Amino acid sequence: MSNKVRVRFAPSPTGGLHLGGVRTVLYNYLFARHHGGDFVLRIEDTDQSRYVAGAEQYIYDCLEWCGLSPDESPLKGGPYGPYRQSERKELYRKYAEQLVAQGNAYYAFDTPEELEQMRSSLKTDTNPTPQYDSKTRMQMRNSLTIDEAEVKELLDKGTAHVIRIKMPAGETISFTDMIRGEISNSSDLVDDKVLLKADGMPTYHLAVVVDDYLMKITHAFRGEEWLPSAPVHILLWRYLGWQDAMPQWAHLPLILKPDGHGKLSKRDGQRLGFPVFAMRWKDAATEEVLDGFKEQGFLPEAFINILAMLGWNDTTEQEVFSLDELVQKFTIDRVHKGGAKFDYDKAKWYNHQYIMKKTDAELLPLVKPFMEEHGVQIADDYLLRVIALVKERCHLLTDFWLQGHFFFIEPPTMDIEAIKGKWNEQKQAFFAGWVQQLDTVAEWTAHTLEDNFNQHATDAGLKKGELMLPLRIMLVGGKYGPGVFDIAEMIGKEAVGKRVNVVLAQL
RNA sequence: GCCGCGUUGGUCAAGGGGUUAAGACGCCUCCCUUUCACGGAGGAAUCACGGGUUCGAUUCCCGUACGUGGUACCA
Repeated sequence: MSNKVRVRFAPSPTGGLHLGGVRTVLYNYLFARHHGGDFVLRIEDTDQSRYVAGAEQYIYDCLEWCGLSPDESPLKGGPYGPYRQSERKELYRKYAEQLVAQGNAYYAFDTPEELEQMRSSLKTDTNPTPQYDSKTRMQMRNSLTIDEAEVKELLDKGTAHVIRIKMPAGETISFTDMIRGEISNSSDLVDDKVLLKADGMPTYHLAVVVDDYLMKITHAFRGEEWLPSAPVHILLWRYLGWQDAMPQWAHLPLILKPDGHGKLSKRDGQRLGFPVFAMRWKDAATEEVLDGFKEQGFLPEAFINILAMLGWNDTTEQEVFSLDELVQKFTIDRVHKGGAKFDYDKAKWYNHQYIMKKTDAELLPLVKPFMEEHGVQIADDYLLRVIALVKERCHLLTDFWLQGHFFFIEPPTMDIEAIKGKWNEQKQAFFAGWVQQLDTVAEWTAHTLEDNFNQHATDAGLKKGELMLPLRIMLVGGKYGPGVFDIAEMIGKEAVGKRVNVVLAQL
């Protein structure tokens, strides 16, 4: 019996992979690697009504982009498969029946309507959500209230039923969370959760326990939203006789909306203008497409770094960590208890750090697709020079186009007003004349061009300072970008002449 | 409603019985730059509240408030 660390990420394939989900993956991954353990991907597809085509493949794609690929998964296989819960369906019934036989669970025959009726009839102001629990179960139709022969008959007839856990009365159930320490709950406050559904599929509660056991999971990370049902899981480990093999729990804090209240949702991203998913997700039903951090121009290293720091730090002032460094330094005791609001500005700052860390050559293949989206074909050596010139002003990969499109196309918008203010005949004449003599410039470099420009300004009795901004606007379209003469050198004599004349005609 | 969990500047956060309470993002000012950005120098801004314990609490304890999660045949 080895005690090798084994962790798992267990998403339901129901849609886009959310920031919080990726962070859960990341902490799992870091913990596993830090301890030389295994990282397992298990697909929790027990809710057939929520099945979404393509969602599973999408998860693999996201993990790969993030560089957090699992050691075992439905795709990769492994010694504890299958890794898709729908394919493990037959396994679970046995354990549910075992619990019934032991008296820790029971059959329930109540229809959805009957449940609804119970809830609405028992509902009061002080108890708005009546539960199926020790107080109400004896009024319901289950193997606790129906005599044995009749239960057998119902079962034999194939009557629809579920199996529910029989929560004990008056017990305090406690466990130690790696992040939060000792946590206690009263068994009276938890309802008799359904373990096995009418369709024969397990619920999360049963499946997570059975699979974590069978897959020899040693440490279980999950979101804080699971804390209230943890007592059910603890009890299940105990009732099934596996208590000694129970993993250590760690309930991760939530990632919250930057403004307002509540946990971050995909709607917030749309509302506030930032992605929430790792990669683009297209909802097949609604045709709705939501871009992810990838499409928004984030580097996966930066994305990972951002997530790592949202709820964890190593006590030093260091904020930029490579994956390897994170693996080396990550410990759960440094994970926060409180939720963190997501800050998109800081996220962009991180990405900028990574853009600056990369060489121009490394950036080239990353930037290129984002440029080609705009329909331009660019030679690599030319793009390389553009990258060198604009990278310091790019926070996102998408910014390279915003900051450098004028290297490839004529400015689509022109801040003509910025020139008009102090414009006069003399300047008009100056630019017209300057453009005409461009052929005489000895060599087409930023340096000689600038000398040439200065000379002409002096000859015309104008100050260079009054002319620089107009020239920039003519070439770029706005008040931004690298040095004007660097730009002029790059785009060439013809383009400079053309752009200047186009603007001159408008003044 | 009930139950769980949480709470250091606007945000991420270090710290943890005695500190000028780090650092980063963002914001503001200045320098560099005849643009923007990068870089540099500054600045404003924080221990939710009330009781204890203590010579001394941001730090420990208890309340309150607030936030957040759960309260499904969803995960």
